[in-house]
Amino acid sequence: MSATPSPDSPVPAYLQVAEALASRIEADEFEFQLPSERKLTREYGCSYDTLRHAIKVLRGRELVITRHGYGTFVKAAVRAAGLI
Amino acid sequence: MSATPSPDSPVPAYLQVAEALASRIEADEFEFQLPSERKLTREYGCSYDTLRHAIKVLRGRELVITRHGYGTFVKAAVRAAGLI
DNA sequence: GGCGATTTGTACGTATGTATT
DNA sequence: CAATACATACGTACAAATCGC
Repeated sequence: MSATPSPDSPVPAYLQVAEALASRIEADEFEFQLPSERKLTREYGCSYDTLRHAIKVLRGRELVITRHGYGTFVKAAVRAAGLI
Repeated sequence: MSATPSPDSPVPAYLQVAEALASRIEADEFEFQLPSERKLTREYGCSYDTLRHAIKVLRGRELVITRHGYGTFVKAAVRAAGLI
């Protein structure tokens, strides 16, 4: 898990990371809150730019919700908790 | 015109640039195609990141259309020309 | 209400890849 | 093939927001 995106793939790194995170979300690995952006960049060995781009994709798919100064959360879990 | 965004403003630089470009578009200054991203960064004295963020805002407002490897265009003009 | 720790947001500049003409 | 232009990727620094104490 958390494999560094392959630069040889025709798929952009930010999409590879997005897919990897989406799988982990579907597998309920994070339960509620995702690790911090900085921590995820270290896990995936990618740049901050790439990681944020990936999370933006996840937001577009409505898989996560991000709150400035707080964190990024699994949307389904937030909904299940009745917080939205 | 093309003033460097003020760092003292509470408005983020990318929004200041977006507003400036929107005004120029409304004033029909570009007619059809916007200057290249690199040229605009020099005009506005901002970073590539800031300028691309600004153009992304304009795309969200449907003021412009961007085509990879070709350029960024005034959407109304493209429409008027019957190209979309 | 302020303080400090944590986290996301913005801004910077550069290099390389991909698409179009 | 060459020139031009947008897209992706990189790493860093500082600002802004949130929360618990």
